Amino acid sequence: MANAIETLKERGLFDNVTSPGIQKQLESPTSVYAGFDPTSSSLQVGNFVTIMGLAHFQRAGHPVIALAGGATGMIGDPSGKSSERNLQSHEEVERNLVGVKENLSRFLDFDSKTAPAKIVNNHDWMGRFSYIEFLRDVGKHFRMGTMLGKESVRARMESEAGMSYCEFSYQLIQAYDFLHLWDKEGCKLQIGGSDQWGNITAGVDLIRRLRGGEAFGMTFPIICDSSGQKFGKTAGNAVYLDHNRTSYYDFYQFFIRTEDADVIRFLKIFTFLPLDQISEIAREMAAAPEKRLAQKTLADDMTRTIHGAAGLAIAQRASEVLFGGSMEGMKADDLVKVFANVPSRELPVDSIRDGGFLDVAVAAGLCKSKGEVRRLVTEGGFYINNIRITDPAGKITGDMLVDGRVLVMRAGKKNYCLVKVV
RNA sequence: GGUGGGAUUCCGGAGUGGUCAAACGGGGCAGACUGUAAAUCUGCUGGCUAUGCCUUCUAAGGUUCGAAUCCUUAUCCCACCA
Repeated sequence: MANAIETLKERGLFDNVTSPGIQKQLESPTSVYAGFDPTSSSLQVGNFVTIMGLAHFQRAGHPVIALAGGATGMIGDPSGKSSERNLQSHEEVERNLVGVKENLSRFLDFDSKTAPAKIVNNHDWMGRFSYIEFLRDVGKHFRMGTMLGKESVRARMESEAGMSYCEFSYQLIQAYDFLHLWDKEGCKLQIGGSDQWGNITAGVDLIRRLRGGEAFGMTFPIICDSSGQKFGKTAGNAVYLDHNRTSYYDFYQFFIRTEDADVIRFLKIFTFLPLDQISEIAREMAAAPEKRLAQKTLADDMTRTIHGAAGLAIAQRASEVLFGGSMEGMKADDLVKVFANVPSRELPVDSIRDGGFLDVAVAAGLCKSKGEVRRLVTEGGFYINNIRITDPAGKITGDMLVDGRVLVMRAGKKNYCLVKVV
């Protein structure tokens, strides 16, 4: 059977294991699990590493379990976070869970005969506990010294924000999850980002203590770009897998804009492309970097995986139009189609025709204030129909409206807004 | 519960009665150069009907001609003690 750990190592998806014994264990099918918090109604590209991890294990012939954190999501994992999280209501978590499950179901094969995937929700077993029972059954087996020594706890204790008892307890719940899956599913390995190390080892320890068995943990590196930013955010906004939250276009663009220094590494991490093919791409990139073959391959592959061929086509089409230069000759209908996934706003005719640029740009939601638009115009970063506007006091004229009903405004290089006249 | 410290614009962090829309740094945005890359350089970074006006320095009151700065109370955070 394929060696999953070797594959992960080759692809830059390996950080650490709790014990080298894992290699022997993986010679036979081993149930593997990873947890996902329903912090929002959709997973983000930041969750991608873990998803890929599970997928690689499944491809190597191991049954995998995706744990949706219906219970843990209500507490908030302090790992890697500098401040206390806002608590989510039960309803919120339930709602988010639906989306998260939907996302996960796209990556994992639930019908595999040899290594089927499965989704479980830890609320199903955590919800039954009373506080007293949990303390007796689980809390009893944890030592304060160990708990306080965890990196996630220490970091927070040293920070200004401090930490609540609620978040501090998080590791107990995650440890119990592992124990539960060990008992019920024969799960022997938990995987997660390296920030999960403390939580994972808590589970491994608990299993050893209560069941006398050896469970394993494996972590992935936290993926950062070459400037040290955690992967998965643009301008502080997470990139979601759900196209209602991050459009096909934005999703595609996120990957197209990957820096040269990161793109080959990302191809290994986020796609299943064979390594020799990636090397080939790297060679071509070195020869002609301006063609941006690697970025395109990455963006195409990712978008196709998440949004299918149709989603990819929409994203590519929009990118061509927007970065292709002139919009000369475009029909309103074409624009509307191309921009189906780009922010758009419908505005009444009388507010547009002869409306000042400043007012319309704000009304369209492109900029927050008129001052911002004014600044943009004077800096030369404001465009209508891809033509630079230089007069902040200018007004929209009739001939700017394509077919009398559509207008494309652009702030800077990459923020577009389609204005539809109604 | 006690004592002490703290809360400033996106973040960090100056500012301790007028010269404060608030230094500096980071981040972000824009422009130039490019390849929707990086690096570099330049500019911007509360709002407006804009050489002026308005709303800001946790919140509500108060002192004062004048408050981010002083007083009171509240809220939240941190540290130590119990």
